[in-house]
Amino acid sequence: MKTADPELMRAINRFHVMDAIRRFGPLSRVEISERTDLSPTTVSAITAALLDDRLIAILQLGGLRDASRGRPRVMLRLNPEAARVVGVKLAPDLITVAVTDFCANLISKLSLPIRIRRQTPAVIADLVEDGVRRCVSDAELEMKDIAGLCVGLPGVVANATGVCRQSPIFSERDVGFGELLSRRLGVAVAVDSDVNLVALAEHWFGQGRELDDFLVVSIERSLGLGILHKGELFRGANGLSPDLGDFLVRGAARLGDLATEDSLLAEVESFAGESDGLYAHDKAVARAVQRAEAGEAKYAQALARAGEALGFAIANLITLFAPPKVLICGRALAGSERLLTPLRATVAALLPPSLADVCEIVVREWSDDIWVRGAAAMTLRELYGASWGTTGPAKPGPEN
Amino acid sequence: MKTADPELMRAINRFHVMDAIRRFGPLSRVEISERTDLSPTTVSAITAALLDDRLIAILQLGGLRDASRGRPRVMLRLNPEAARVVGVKLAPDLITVAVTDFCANLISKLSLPIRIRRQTPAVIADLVEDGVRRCVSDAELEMKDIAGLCVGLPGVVANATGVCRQSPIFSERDVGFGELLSRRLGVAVAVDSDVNLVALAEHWFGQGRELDDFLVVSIERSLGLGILHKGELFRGANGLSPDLGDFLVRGAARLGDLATEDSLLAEVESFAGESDGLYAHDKAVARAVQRAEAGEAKYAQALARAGEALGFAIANLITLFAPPKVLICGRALAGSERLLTPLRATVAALLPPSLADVCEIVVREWSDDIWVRGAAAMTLRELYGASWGTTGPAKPGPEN
DNA sequence: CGCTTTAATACGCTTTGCGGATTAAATGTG
DNA sequence: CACATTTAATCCGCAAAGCGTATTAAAGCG
Repeated sequence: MKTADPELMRAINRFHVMDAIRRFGPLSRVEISERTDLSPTTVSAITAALLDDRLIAILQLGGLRDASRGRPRVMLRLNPEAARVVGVKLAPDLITVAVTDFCANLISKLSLPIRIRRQTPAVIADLVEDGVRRCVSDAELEMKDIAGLCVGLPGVVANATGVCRQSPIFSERDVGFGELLSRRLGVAVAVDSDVNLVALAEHWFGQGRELDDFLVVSIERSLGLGILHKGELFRGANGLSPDLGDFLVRGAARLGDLATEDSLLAEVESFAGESDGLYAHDKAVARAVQRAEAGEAKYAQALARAGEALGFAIANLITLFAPPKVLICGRALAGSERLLTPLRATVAALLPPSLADVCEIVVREWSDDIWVRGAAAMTLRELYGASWGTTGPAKPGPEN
Repeated sequence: MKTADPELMRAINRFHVMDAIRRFGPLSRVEISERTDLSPTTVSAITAALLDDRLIAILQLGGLRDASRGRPRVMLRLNPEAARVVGVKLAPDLITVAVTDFCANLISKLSLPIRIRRQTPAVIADLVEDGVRRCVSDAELEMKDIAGLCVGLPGVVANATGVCRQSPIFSERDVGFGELLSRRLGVAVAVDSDVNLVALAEHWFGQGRELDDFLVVSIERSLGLGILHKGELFRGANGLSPDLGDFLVRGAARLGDLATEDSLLAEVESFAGESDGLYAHDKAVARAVQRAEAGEAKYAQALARAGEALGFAIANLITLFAPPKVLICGRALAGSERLLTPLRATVAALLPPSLADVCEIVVREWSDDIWVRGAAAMTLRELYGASWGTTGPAKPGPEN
């Protein structure tokens, strides 16, 4: 751990103040003092420095006076113009890019429905570069205005180095995607598992706001697992984010081969003999789900098997992390009771009795926005000053 | 997180100094300065305070002079007499108690081979109380000399509250064992999963000394899992330590029903029809292992199945934690290649390729001592001052 | 006996957070 | 409209922390 000196002290308390303002909306200094347990004096000093750095700003009072006497409180809020960051989400058939301000509000967004699977990392990096430049330009900004960028992608990512160990969107392993991008764009680039970003976004903006421990499971073309543990994103040694698809379930099969959209389609095609065109993936999934909902036995069974397999893995994860909540998302699959009911039943059946009532499983539907906002939030976290304990993102070297 | 003030700063740096001295033997002030990145001045101030508190002592130079000129270094070491603590390990058929000094060296030890399984918590607490008092008396100390006590037991333990959610040695659930004991003995009592204690002991004294991430798996009458993650013991939300036996493996069976000594014996008895006496448990296990080693097919298969089941669970854990090392221990089972070879093979077969070469699986034989030393270390950690982030052990209330 | 070398400390400086007194800015009241 | 009241924010002085420089301590070497 880093050695403690006054500078670290200030960094920690500064972050506490920033975090309080971010989480609990516009706050007055007294309120910050109450929330952070810092003395009013200290809060005053820190907020003065933050105002000086233009990281926060005074909210022009919008009429709302609280009905009490005394000097009115001066409300402070994050200064949206303090910085702009870029969030990128890579999926097998879609690149999403967004530029946000310092409050993680979208300024501009761009979706590129491109099948990038099986392209070389260099080609993908080129595509992303183009998308980012375009999106930044749409926001009427230049690259030099961008303080940082974060990429979320499915697979196993070593966050500390920006290396993607393995991913369904890369045909190679150990792709140094962070460096590829930071060299192209000249900004600091962080790379992380896509679901980690949603977990962070949930913690910042969503349902996990009050929770310091929860799991996020995403069921799309691949399976993702994001873990918020004790208020921090959980990563393995080396900063590795695991891939839920790599988990094993009964019969020693990879969960990724049993419970993804792709595995479902493969199974469905095997009975129907029908094959959908390459670009009809979403529709094919939706149709399969509809048939299951309608009660067609084979389809329902396929979904149920997937749900049971997921339940198995989730039960093990609950045993380990004991989170009060598990959030499940996914474009179509996650909405179907044909999948969820067996999933919940499996979890309930398999959880040890001592953990039976610990955890609630919740389905959550997300727009694409939350992913890129999460990516932006990941970068903002650094800018807020959280970087004292962790190693920051890969910065573009002056050489090269 | 706690708010940062000068006091916290000092606590952190004090702990760094203590930790450096503990880990790297007797150290001079300059060496501490190098190891901790603290300035010589600060080290001087802190060590002066520690000497004043008698937590460390000056090592009477034992002849060894380094061949250089200049003022000789004054070597500092932990003062063994700074405090005494008690470690307790509970197993289904054995209570082990030890008193150690401030360096976690044994002063006295006591083993009580008692079948405590199915006794009421109150009775068990009575037995432990007697053992502790006896052992303390053997060490020629009184209870008031004891600074703290830590109990390790198999099962799911909520460390923060001292409550054992579920354990093979308790017939009830949610046993507030920490409070039971602290009330009886009048000292602070911590309760933790037994394997967590070994993990800590390994980190302090053993093979994990240089590692900040590793797993410990113990295979005895029940299965234990201890996780050291980023230099800290890993616990779930609420401070819950998971039980490896609760993990599920192929076929949705509890691992605890497949790969413990007890499950092996049950299976063995089913083919042989032979039943060993209650007190011959260890011998029965050893005999079954011997038969397997000798090549008796059924026995070998039983061990292989257990090994595969363990391998399945361990592969999932490696996927999640990506630890460079997994330590496996267990009185008899862990020593047998009939179990280990299938275990290793299963892990190798199931691990995703991106993690294939990350982790080494090592078998480690432990004496009973390490468990109780680990328990002592857990208490010492508090005394060294590590308690700034975590909630301490259950202290005996003045009321009651 | 003095010189050199290394270890440890003393002193002064800067920074931090905090408590108490003070100022700022509103409302209420005679 | 002057003045008290109330609440928010700040100013001032203090104590404690870590660090850098200069100083002292304790050995060997010639």
